[in-house]
Amino acid sequence: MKPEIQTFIERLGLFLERLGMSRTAGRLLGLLLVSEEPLSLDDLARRLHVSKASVSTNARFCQQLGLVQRVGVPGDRRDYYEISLNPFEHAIRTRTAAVSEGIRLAQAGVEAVGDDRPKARARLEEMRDLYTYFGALMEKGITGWGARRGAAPGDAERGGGP
Amino acid sequence: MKPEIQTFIERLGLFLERLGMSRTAGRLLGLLLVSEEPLSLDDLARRLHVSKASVSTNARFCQQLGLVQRVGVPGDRRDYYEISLNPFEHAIRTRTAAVSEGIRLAQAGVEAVGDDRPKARARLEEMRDLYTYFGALMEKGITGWGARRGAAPGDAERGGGP
DNA sequence: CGATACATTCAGTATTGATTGAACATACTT
DNA sequence: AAGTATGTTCAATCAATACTGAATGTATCG
Repeated sequence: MKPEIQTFIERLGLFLERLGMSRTAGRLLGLLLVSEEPLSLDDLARRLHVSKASVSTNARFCQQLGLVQRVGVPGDRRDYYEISLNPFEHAIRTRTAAVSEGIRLAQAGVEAVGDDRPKARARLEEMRDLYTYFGALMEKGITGWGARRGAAPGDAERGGGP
Repeated sequence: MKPEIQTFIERLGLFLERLGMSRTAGRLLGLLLVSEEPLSLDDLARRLHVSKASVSTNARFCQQLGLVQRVGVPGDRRDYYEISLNPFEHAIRTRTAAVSEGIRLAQAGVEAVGDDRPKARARLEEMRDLYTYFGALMEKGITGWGARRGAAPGDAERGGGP
């Protein structure tokens, strides 16, 4: 395997580790990202130099996040994994969920401080409003991107939809 | 201290922990967020039930992120900390930096796979383009928010969305 | 039905990261 | 200048998390 690709996989591992995944999950996504074909658990374990148990756990984790999907191969009993069609939209949606939590949290803060702490209250209201603003912005952004994708099917839209 | 506020601080600690800070740093920010006055390192240590060493480390960390600032109190030698004016814009700018890293990473991936893996290449190009798109969107969002703030200074601007 | 090929779960281990108390450094006060 | 108050750094400890090999399920094949 080309060293540039190895490096890419490692970098993605580090990158996603900082975003809260395990490094192995990040590497797994990287490997699937650069693979032309789906890979079995054993393939993944071998090429990632990691136990099959770990791959199993991490692959299922990625699947629950919608980043990866299992596919069948005719005449083969094994599970194969491939990157799902729009993993990055999924990733951003996950972020958006965090934004919602931020809004609720800020609102709880506003209610907790009540009326007798004007500075704190103003800060928390700003936190709430900024999160709300950005949540809406990202929502619109995802929608817009989806439309763009649909409108220019040749450029990124490969294979069949769901 | 009101239990609702305790709860808020703990929730913020968890929330920011998932975003890559230490939980103590998150609690520290929460405490400063709901405080009307700046707090000294000893105040923070006492109210967070944490060693002064840990507070020192975490406070300086938050300061370097621009989330917190030191202020002086006349006639007092101690350092006091307060939340900085626009910590959330800062937080979002930090996210934006992560987006830039995502763009560079995706581009490195595109170059690594070259021309002979069309599916992988298309995915990585989409990753790059989506990150680029969102980076620009967030940049515009921050600018817009700042303008809005400047237009209504002193007002926390609750209520209306964009 | 027994054997085989998988995938998953689990207890134990290793690794990482945060926290602590103590030592150190620095700047005031008298 | 000595003593005191304060902030920082550092080795050791502690807690959380991920990884592993072995055991356990579950379905397919002969």
